[in-house]
Parts: sequence; structure tokens; C-alpha cells
Amino acid sequence: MKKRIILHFDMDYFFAQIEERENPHFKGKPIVVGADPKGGRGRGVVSTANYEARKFGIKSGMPISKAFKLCPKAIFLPVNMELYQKVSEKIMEIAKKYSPIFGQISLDEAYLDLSFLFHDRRKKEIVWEKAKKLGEKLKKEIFEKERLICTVGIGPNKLVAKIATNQAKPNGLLVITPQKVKSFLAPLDIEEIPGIGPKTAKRLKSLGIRTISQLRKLSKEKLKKMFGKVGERFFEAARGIDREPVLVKEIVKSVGKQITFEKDTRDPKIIFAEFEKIIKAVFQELKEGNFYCKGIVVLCRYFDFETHSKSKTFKKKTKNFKLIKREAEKFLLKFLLKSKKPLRLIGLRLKVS
DNA sequence: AAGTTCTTATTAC
DNA sequence: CTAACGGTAATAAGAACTT
Repeated sequence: MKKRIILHFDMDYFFAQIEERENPHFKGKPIVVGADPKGGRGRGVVSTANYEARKFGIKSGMPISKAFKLCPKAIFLPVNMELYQKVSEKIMEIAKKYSPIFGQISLDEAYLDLSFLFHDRRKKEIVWEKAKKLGEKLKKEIFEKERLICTVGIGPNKLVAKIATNQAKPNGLLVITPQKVKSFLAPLDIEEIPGIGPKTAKRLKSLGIRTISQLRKLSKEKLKKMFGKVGERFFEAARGIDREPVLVKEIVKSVGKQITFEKDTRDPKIIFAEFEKIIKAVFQELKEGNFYCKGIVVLCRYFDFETHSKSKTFKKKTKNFKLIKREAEKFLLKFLLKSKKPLRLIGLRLKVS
């Protein structure tokens, strides 16, 4: 197994930072990019908040109604996705030049495999120093060309690089060499490990496990028993082990759309009109991606958050709009008949190939 | 019994 | 005043079903 050097970078408070750049008079004020708060009654969530807004306790993914309560005087901005997409493209074009092995994770985050630096067969400290220089150069180029700051993490694999980024935010750069991995991870909260979310963390915390060093004390067998396949990954992650390659392209397995109604409803007129829009939009994506549809999943969420799905796999893959539409509407109708609760959300997903 | 398919849970961004 | 909550996508587990 060859040694690697992996760089991860993540734009700091990306959407909000772009808004600051576009409107310099926002600087220094709390900015929340996300759904319309509608005076505290909005149904959406926060996409990104700048650091001034975070001082009030506002975070990504938080209900916008809660964000509004925490800081009603913040500047609430809608998501201008086309703009962020354009900025993202420019940044990714810059980053790609630093390594042919480049893997984009989202609009604001990507990995670079810098293992080619090892072709310099000098002492390993020098090679890691070169990786750091490269990271500094990347940060500098992004800032000079786009006036945006980011954080860079460098490590022997994707896992360590990403955690390093998160620890160094904002506007940081952190290099974790293989010798430092163990002591770097030891004091960190288990939720720093990608894949350990709130539910998993709660189960581990009930055993008194809060830090990665405590997680290391659990055997592979115990973790496997508790969490199945991912448990084995937690075992390795706690030791800083990760073999995931930096992937250039990902295979799309499904495409879909879902919407939450402004108000919960049982009115079939409203529901089926919205569903038709969804079907058309999803079908458009099928066309654009030149995919075949292998099956469908229809989902619904009732007013009380109870969520259900119905899915079917077709005998033969298809691009037949009428067929897909008929099958999808059949499922939605079943949901309406099965319960008289008002609907909060409906959605359609196509399994593709 | 084995192989698919369906449904839900969890996570990440 | 408990329980606040988007949209898109992947993965895994276990149940339910076919063959």
C-alpha cells in the first residue's frame, strides 16, 4: 500500500461569503442565506450563515424560524444558486490545476491527491512541507482571483484531511503528517468522524464515549455488533485509517424532486398540480442526463412528519414519460386514500442507469 | 434457500 | 406548548416478496 498525501479544501461559509463579496456593506453584519423566514413562520432551513450570525447560535441546517427567533435583525437572503454555481466553477477550475487527481464533493468542497509529490525522493518532511506550500498557493490563488477565503486540510488520506480542514476553519491551513495522526484525532469529538451523526453519537455517548481516543477502546467486533458494516469503518476511522481513493467522477444512481407545501393540504387539485410539475422536472433531468429509468420511488410526508415511500422496479428500463407518470400518480393516489391526514410534502425519485 | 425488491433510517452537503 | 426542519442523493439493514 503506497503512501499518499491528500489535500481537502472547503470554502468558508460559502454562500454567505459570496453575498458579502457582492455587497460589501453587508460586511460585519450577521447574514443568513436560506429560506424566507416569513416573520418567523417560514418552513425552510438555513443554508449558510456568516460568523457574525453564528455568534447568535445560527447554524447550517437549522429551521429558518429558529434562526429568525435567535436574531430577527440579521440580514436574511434567498439562495442565489446560479451565482454560487458560477463562482464554484471558477474555484474548481483553479483547484484542478494543482493535481490531475481531483474529486469534487459539492459546490464548495473538493479533494486533491498530491501523492505525486513523493516523486521527490528527499526526506519525507520536505515532501510534506511541499504539500503545505502547495496548499498555501491554492488558498492565495483563490483569494486573489475570487476574493474568497477557504480552509485547507492535508493528511495521509481523505478522512484525516477533511477533519483537519474542519479543525482549521476559518481561513486556515493544517497539515497532519502520519506521525501526528494519532495525537491529532485523540481529543476530538466522535462526531468529527464523517458518518457519525447525531443518532450514532447519542448511542456512543450513552456508553460514555465522547472522544475519538475513547472510541479507540471499543473492539472491532463490538462496533460491528452495534453498527454493522459502518461500525468497522468507525473502528478504522478512530485510528486514522481510510483507503478511499480521490474519485474523479461519481455515478448517478437516482434523480428526483420533492417539495414541501406552503401549507399542509389534502386538496387533490393542489397536490396533483404540484406533482405534475415535479414529474415534468424530473423527466427533464432524465432527458438531460440521457438516463434510462429503472424504477420509481414516490414519497409523502403527512402534516405530523410521518413519512412514507412506495417504490417499484420496472421489468424493463424505460424513457416513457406517460408510463412513468401513470405509475407515479397511482402511488400518490394510494397515499391520499390510505390516510386522511393533510400532506406536508410530496416527491418523486427515478432510479436510473 | 437464494436472490430481488421494498421500506425505513441515517448521513452529508 | 411538548416535537422547530429543505431538497438531493447515497448507503445500509431488515422485511417482504419471488423464483
